[in-house]
Amino acid sequence: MKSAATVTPLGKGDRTAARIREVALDQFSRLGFERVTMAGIAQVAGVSQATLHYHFADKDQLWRSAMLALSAVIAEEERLLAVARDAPAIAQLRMALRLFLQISWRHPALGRIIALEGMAGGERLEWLSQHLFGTRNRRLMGLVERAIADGDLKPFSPAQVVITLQTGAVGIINLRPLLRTNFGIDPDTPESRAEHEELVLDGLLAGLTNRRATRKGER
Amino acid sequence: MKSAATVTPLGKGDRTAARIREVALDQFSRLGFERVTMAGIAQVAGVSQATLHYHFADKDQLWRSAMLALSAVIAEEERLLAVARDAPAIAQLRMALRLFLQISWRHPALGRIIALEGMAGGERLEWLSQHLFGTRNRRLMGLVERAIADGDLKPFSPAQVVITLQTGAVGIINLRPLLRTNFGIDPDTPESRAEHEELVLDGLLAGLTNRRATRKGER
DNA sequence: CGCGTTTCTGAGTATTGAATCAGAAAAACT
DNA sequence: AGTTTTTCTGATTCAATACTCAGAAACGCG
Repeated sequence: MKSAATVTPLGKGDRTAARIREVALDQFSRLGFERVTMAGIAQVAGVSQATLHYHFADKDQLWRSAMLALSAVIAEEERLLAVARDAPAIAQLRMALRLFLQISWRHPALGRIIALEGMAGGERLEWLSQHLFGTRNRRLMGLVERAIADGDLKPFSPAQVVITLQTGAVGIINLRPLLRTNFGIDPDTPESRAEHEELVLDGLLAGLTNRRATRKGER
Repeated sequence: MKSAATVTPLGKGDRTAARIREVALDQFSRLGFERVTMAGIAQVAGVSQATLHYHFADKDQLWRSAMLALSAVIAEEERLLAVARDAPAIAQLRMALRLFLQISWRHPALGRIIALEGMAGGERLEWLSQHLFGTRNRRLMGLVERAIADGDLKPFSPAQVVITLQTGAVGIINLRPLLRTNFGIDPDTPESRAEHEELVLDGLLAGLTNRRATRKGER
């Protein structure tokens, strides 16, 4: 949970900075940059509005700081996947997707931010693409390309496959408010999560794999 | 394209109102309510800012009016699907998904708005659920339930299936800006659209159907 | 053309929200 | 404790933005 970049030299006011960043990340990812107000963040974080400007120069830097917390999550993801570097591409892909789901449940802000800014375009998307998910997407696309070359995946456009799998996978995570109001369902229970993982891996991904590949993944 | 509620009694200033609504719909769906400014809409629409308030009482009503233009689209969708009412559920579902894709390409604002407000929650989501996509989602869920009962669809949670299919299907439509900056690809070409339809129908949906059902859909 | 109606605009007002700053409160250190 | 540094806040400033209104321009119709 903690970002142990240096030696964590004991922080007193860093505690509040972290709390502010957390609140900011949640709100930014749900509502987008302009819909979020400094006063609102301050209130939820339980500090004065001026405190925000003590810890972060301006709203833009607060946003960046919140996003960089997410980039640590992605770095960890890369690290975990690197150990499977030698497995066949289709197996790596399956592993990556499972890990992607776990991370998305643990850090729902990540998927929301991608959806939000990926629709809007503009400077913030550029920044996110460079600092957050650019390499991840390219790596995933490489995996898809190799899996297709191996004959394990149906030959669809790799970029399309990556985006479609991702958006399909995080749909019910991102749209939790919609699921509540429209279906009266809360998708964030242990059972629901498990079913969702099955749906994505044995539903979506299975539909994209060739027959002999699916057999490999069965239990 | 035109909302022919009454007899379209010839409108002169209605023309500009429609143009404003169009610009507003595009921007609202990309950016969300608060990110959009009345001045911005006015500029793109080529009118003065005060003109917006002549045609629409306030920003909120402009938003509602823009959204109601979309509800006409959904009504048309319902009408087209009603003719297949007697087909097996799985066939209707396949048809509905294909139609859904066509409509999403034609009116990309629809999927964007659902994603945007579905993440944010709040009053606007309530409104949209009631006036725009509530019945559509419930109807789709009913289809999924019947298809599962028929043994044609794997028994996943119907609501999850509906949301996952929808979000997966519109992913590359909504995230066009991301696809451009991150992959350097523009997904909105005739070839790309065709491939996408194949990906969704023969990839995603096929993965959720049982074997005997997929055979029915092969060419 | 004359005259009423519709449509539009420029010049404002009021509100909201980001950013500032002097100084209080708390913490750290000797 | 005393003093220095860090952390926080109330009051305020300044820019942006939704909204108003008196009147101009365009249009329709005899």
